[in-house]
Amino acid sequence: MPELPDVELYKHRLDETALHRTIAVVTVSDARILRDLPAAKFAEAVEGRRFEGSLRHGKHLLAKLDKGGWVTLHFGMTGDLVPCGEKSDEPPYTRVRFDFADGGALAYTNRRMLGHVGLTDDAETFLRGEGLGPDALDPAFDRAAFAQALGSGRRSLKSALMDQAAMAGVGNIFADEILFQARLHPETKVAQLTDKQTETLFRQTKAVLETAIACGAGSEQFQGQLPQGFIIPQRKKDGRCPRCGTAIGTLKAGGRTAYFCPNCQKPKA
DNA sequence: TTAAGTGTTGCTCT
DNA sequence: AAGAGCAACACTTA
Repeated sequence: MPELPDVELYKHRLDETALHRTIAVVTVSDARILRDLPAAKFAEAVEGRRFEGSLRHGKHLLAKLDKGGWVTLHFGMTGDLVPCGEKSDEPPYTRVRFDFADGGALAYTNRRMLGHVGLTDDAETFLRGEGLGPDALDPAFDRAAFAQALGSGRRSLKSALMDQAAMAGVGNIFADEILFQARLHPETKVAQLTDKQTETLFRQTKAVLETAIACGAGSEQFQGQLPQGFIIPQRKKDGRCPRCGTAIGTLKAGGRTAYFCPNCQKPKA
């Protein structure tokens, strides 16, 4: 699930269920998710500590430890963060579990293991090291910054939106939605945009991400909560454009499938 | 049985 | 040199 709106929901879960509670036990049930960090070292750094704050940047979530340092969470394609009770109701594919001294736990799950849990001393340094551009929902990421992030190049809008070094947070699904709402073909080149289209793309980038958060992205019922007129529920075989009823088209870009309406999102002139 | 998939990296080719 | 294409990672589902 996790693109920016999904990770924002995970942040809310962490804030509501885990903040300021002493972490008694850390269980790493699959150490591959820690990469080179020994599980014992990770547990030692976190056990006895509390999370005293959290920060989301793009698709990354960082939880601040009370005695300094941060736990870093990245979710890949199949990661999730789930509050749970005792071990009996631990969700499948739990890779790391934080058990609180006063009961209950927070589970980091990841079916495909595409993701990472780690430690860092400094959030800024970590994010810089990941090579991330500005968070797409940062208020400071304004129209001018957006235009700058897109660059002037010959690259397609879809790849520009998904480039985490340009702007952090947009992935394959929400890139499709943003382009649909802006009525732009995914293979349109950045250099082809008029000023007005750049403005529209900027506004839709913010609006789509904010709407997705408001609709509970990352939750089970998410698609059902979306307003009429979103293409996301139609990203499937036999999907229909919610605006004109045309059969949804697909194309491959960068090894990912783009879903779009061939009628509403005509290729450039 | 084969293929595709919400992410990222690293390598190759142009 | 920027950008596209592709395989790899691990695992499930259509």
